[in-house]
Amino acid sequence: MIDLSKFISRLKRIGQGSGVVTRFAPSPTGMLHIGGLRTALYSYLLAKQNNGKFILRIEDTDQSRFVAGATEDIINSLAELGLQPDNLNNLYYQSKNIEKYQNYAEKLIKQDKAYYCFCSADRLAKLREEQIAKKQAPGYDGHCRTLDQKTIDNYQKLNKPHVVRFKTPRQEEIKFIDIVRGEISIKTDNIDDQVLIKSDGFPTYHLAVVIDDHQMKITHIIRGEEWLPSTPKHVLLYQAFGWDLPNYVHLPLLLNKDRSKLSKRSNDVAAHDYLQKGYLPAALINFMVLLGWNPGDDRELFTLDQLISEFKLERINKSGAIFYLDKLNWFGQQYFQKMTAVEFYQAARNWLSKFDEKIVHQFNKNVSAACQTRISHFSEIKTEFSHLFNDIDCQSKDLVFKKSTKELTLQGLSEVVKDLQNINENSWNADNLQLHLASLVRKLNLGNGDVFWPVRYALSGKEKSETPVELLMELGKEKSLARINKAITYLKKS
RNA sequence: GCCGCCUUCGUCUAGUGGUUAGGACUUCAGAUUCUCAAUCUGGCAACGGGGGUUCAAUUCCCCUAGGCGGUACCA
Repeated sequence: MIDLSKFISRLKRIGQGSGVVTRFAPSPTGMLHIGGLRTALYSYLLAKQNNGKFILRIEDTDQSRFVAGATEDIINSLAELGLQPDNLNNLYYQSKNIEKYQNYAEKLIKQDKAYYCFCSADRLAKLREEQIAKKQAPGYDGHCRTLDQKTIDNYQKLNKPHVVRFKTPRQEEIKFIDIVRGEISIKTDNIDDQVLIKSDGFPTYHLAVVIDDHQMKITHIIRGEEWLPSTPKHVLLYQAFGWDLPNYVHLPLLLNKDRSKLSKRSNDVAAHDYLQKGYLPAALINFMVLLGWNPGDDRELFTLDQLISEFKLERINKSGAIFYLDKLNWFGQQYFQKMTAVEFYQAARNWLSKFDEKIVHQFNKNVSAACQTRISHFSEIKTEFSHLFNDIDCQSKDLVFKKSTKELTLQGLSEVVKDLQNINENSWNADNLQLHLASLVRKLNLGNGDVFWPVRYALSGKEKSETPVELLMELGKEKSLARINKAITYLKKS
């Protein structure tokens, strides 16, 4: 049993001290997951605000699930988001240290705290089936727990495949403190004899994580709530080795709209996906940090530096949070609006040249200005402003007539063309164009909408778009006139 | 089934033994505008249920329901 008071005082000490070491320990089974990103973020923030260390450890103990390129994506995504690990030049891979784990397992066996298990996968599967059929809790039945030495020696001589299992003590109660949830307790009778070393010689997560966290002197284990039920297994291992417990911080889960654990089925789950869509890293970070944490007041906009000083473990929430795209989009928009026109222009070009080279050449400062207040991520430049990059088809619907009669529209449009033709390229600027359109309205004795609406529609082909003046600027004289003429031709035909 | 965790507007959340239960997103309406966006103003919208404790419970306790997670030689 753990001495809780000792534990708590230690916890307080560490929370304020400078010896904080956190780690992000993904297994390279895919791209950096958005849930992993938040875990990494919180770990990073805690380490940095205490002048501590943030370590990246690759937990590649399952050969069958290894995905090529995953580690690289994790490293790159973290870098792009500004969460640089302190051991980047000295990454730790569990797969390169298999012997170490095996040695520790041997130690436990010698102390009678673990044992060899020679049960075949077949037997285990059958056992499981029977248990389920009988409505019993599925689990290992302890068949090899009491094997005598002769049998073991014999099996080993025969090279019989085996694993190492932990000898979970019976009828004990395991208690530990989670900083988010307080004291958690579970009876050991509900804990299986966990496999420590698999038959391929690799350690399981449970063994490796305990050994490495201890050896790396990790002070705070920040991870998803899905690990909460296996934490007692880890506590048992710490006790078996005679090591001090770290601080546990189990984060609430990130959820799909239906409140199930965030999954690929209903969401993009890779950080990469959102970066590729052109969300600003700062916006993504800002959105993510608020999913499970808040500063205690009404502020919502934070830079990473601000977060480093503001973040408090005590303000982490208990309940799961839905990954709500609307709010992410709002943050995206906020961050774009905070930028200067030049900053936005450059960032957008940067993104386009990486992900949408075809339209980067048409992305001028006027287009940029129109986009800045209207998008939440860069890929919307292409989807929301298609009329700037592609030919439009304003014949598809008779929207031109929505605000005006055909005659009026025809008359207005023709006058506009006549008028605009006389403006030379040098005077083709927003103020001047606005002036021209306004004076045309007066000259023709029409309402604003009678001129502005058809011009805008002729230029954009869309019911909703930028203003006519903006469009004239974005498209330039030649293209603008061509489009208006095209609309006139169509009107005359119909 | 068993074990564990969670529960305030649709969403992210603040909050207190006595509050008009606050903010943000979404949404709706108005102002502005040719439309959109942006901006400003305003509105709708929540304490899962049942018992206690108490003068008083959203807040404390118990039960229950629901949700989620775990139950692998996956992490």
